[in-house]
Order: sequence, then structure tokens, then C-alpha cells
Amino acid sequence: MTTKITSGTQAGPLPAYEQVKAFVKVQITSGTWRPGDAVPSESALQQQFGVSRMTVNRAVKELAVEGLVTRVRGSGTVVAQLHRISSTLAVRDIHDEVTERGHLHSTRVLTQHTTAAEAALAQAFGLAPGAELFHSVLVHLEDGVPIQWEDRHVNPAAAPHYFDADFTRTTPTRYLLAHAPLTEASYRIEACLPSPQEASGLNILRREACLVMTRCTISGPHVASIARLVYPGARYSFTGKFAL
Amino acid sequence: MTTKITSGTQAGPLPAYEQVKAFVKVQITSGTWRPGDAVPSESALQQQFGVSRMTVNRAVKELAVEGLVTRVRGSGTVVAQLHRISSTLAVRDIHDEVTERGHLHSTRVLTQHTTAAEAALAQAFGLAPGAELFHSVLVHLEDGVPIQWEDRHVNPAAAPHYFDADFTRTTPTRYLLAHAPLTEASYRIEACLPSPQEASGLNILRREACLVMTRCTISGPHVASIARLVYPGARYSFTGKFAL
DNA sequence: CAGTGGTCTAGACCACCGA
DNA sequence: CGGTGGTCTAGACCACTGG
Repeated sequence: MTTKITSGTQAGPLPAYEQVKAFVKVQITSGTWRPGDAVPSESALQQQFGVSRMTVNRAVKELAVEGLVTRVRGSGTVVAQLHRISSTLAVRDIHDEVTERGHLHSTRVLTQHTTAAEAALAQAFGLAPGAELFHSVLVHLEDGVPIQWEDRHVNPAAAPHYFDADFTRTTPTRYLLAHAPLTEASYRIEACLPSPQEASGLNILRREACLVMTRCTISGPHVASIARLVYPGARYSFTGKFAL
Repeated sequence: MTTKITSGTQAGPLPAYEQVKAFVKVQITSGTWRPGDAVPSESALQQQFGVSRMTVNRAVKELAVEGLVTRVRGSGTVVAQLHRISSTLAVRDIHDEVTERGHLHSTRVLTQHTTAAEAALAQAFGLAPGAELFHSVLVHLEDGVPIQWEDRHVNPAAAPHYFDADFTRTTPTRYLLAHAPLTEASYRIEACLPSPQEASGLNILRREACLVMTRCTISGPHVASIARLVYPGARYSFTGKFAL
């Protein structure tokens, strides 16, 4: 009961470990192996495919990372209970995103000054109330049409020269990625109606629903930046895909 | 210039490959190595840490999967240009989600019948116009408060006994995961105002912004299901985190 | 050409689980 | 206790890149 491998070593079009992965995947996605079912042990697969255990281990380990199977040391491998319908939501620099669509990105800078952090904001940054913060407000346009309102506070300790950047030539996201190495980020996506300023900056009505992403980035020991990104609901959506 | 490893083989608290990963990560997140910089070759790291090449390879390979470095065969490894601010957006069964928050999930079934697919829908399913589809409309409640409107069409070819399920006891998502093995899914998240029916079902005003997720799942050869999930903006948000 | 990463092997020791 | 997966080694051949 040995499954053929295109080549003893690796000359085949597909690496051996990929073939083992593919085999297991097919059993799962076809429903032959159902959630909770045991997956053959590494030594069993090793014999079935005639490859070394390291190779089988890599295959099954990657499937575990992908969430298709669950492994328990000492016990065995089983088909994962719930195939998580999940996917990587990539949050990219808006300039790249627009440019890759073949459109022209431009920026309108509305505000660029330092402020004293009021209580809630100071706490979010882990600073004392009244601490100095950079504050920038921009509107991003795609072929001249507003698609994102960006209201951002930046911690001077993380990016002391933030205002040296020319935001008509680079984006705050890009500047911060380059000058404050990213170590952590969190975000929240919700739906809101725009404030009067946001509606006017985005050139939409106040009753048009917007997607709002609130994003907090951490650089080393500092909370580097907190941004509120507002997208007109009619002009923007997040999309994602999930395969296998 | 040999970096210490807690143990020659692996008795230490952290596996050797994790220590190599940690070392490289620190250089990147601290800004010592900047985007575009070369990462030491596998043989260099191998000597520096006194481990085998396979171990170093695993460490750097995982960093590549995580997006921190880019590897080019024949050329070398460099620190990735843009640390993509991304994260896994997990789309989970709403029942689990609510239950895990320690709240009570319940369901109100509004519609449950078969319909003839009109043109656009038929095309999305890859079926002929007028083909039979299951159609269910539910409202999910958390501790009695509506939090999701679920309007779903299901392909009978993928789940012929869809209506055998009692949606007050299981969710369509859970039923479909169990009966139509998931092979692929795509989704779109946007902001909209609710339709009159949706507003009434969710017990909100028509002018309250909502998050809308449109999700399409594929099971084997079939488009299994297309769902429109409407969340009241004031009561729901998607959150995500991204570390390293 | 020498150096890189991609893959593979045939062993090995270990921690852990369940009987 | 035997079987499982987790990790590691010291080699090896290969495809690819660059000078």
C-alpha cells in the first residue's frame, strides 16, 4: 500500500512533503476524513509514501499551522474540529493599494500640529495627561476622489521627527514603518456615520455609512501611533479569501 | 563570536530554532537590521549558534512565512521591505463567539423556504436561472439583543438536507461546516445602512450604520452558500491583532 | 564559478499520552 | 510500557543567483 512519489529524492515537479500534504488535504476536503477523525501517524505516512520521517513531519506540521489538523504530542493527529473560515486581512499602505489598482494617489493635508493629549488619549499612549503629541489629519484621494480620512496621533518618543515628513510625498504609514520599527499592532473595524468634518472632507453626506478602522501600533517600548481611518462605505470594502 | 545556546541539544527551555528566530527578530524589531538589509546566511548563523543547518533553516524559513524576511534562492535573505500590518481575521461561528463571551445565544427564524434563483444569484452559484435554492433568514441574538441578520442562500447540490436542521438548535454555519466540507471561502466587509426589513429585524433605526459581511463558501465542485450578514454598527466590530 | 537557499535522509533523544 | 509527535544532527544533492 505504497503511494507513488514521482521521484525517490526530489526531481519530481512537486516536493515530496507537498505531495504528502496534498494527499492529506484531499482526504479532508473531500470529506473522507471528517473532523475528529484520526490522521495516520507519521510513521504510517512515512511507510505509505516511502519518505523519511522528517519529510512527513514537515508536511503534517504545516497542515497543523494552516489549521487543518490538530496535533497532540503523545496522542496523535486528528482532523481539526472547525475549519476556521479565516483569512489574512492585510492592512497595507493606502498609497501602494491605490497605485496597484493602476490609479493615482494624492493627499490633502488638513492639519499638522502638536497638541496636549487629553486624558483618554494620554492613557492609550501610556503617557501623562497633557503630554505632547503630534496630530495630523489627511484625506487620501484615488484619482481625485476622497477614499480615506486619516486622523492620526503620534508619540514623539517613537518618531521625534514625524513632522519632517512631507505627507504629500509619503504617507504617515510609510514614514512610521521606516522610522519606528513595528513590533505590534491592533485594530478594530466598525461601521459609523461620519462626523461633520469627516463628511465634508470625504465629500459625502452625513447619513452615508462609513467603515472605520481604528489602528494602534506599537514600536519597541512605545505606543507609536493611534489612527482613525474613515472610508466612505459606498467607495470602499475590505475583501478576503480563504482557501483550504 | 558564538552566541550561547542553553544546551547543546535541546534540554533548554526554548528550542534552538526558536532562539535563532528570537535573535533575528530582535535585530529587526529593534531597528538594528533595517528593511532591505541582508540577513546572515544559513551557514553563518549555523556557525554563530553552533547548530545544524536544518535547524537554522527552520528558523529562517518560519520567519519568511511570517513575513519578516524575504528569501531568494541563490541570492540570500533580506529583511522584508514592508512589515505588512496584517493579521488573521477569524470568521467564526456566531454561536461560539457569543458563548465564549459568556453570553446566551439564541436565534429567531424569519424565513425558511425554497426559491427560484433570479439571474444574478444563479450566476453567482454557477447555476441556471430559476434553479432551486434554499433560502433562510435568521436573526441572531446575544442575551436577547439582536446582533446579526443572516440572509443565506444554499445550493441544494452541496447540502440537500439543509432544511432538516433546526436553526434554533444549530446555526447554518455550523450545519454547513459539518455537512459540506469547506474548500474555499471569500468575503467582503463594507458599511451600509440597513434595509427596512433588516432594521426592523435588528431593532435599530434605518439611519444607523451597519457592518455588512457578504460571504461565499465553496465546497468541492459547488458554490455551497452565499450569505449576507448584517451587524448593527453600534453593537459589533471586528478586531484583530498583529504581533511582530 | 562559489555561495545561496530548498529539499531530503537515516538515524537519534526526548516529553508526553494512554493503556 | 509502546506509540506519538517535537526536536535535532551531519551529512547530501539540487536549482538558482551572482560575479
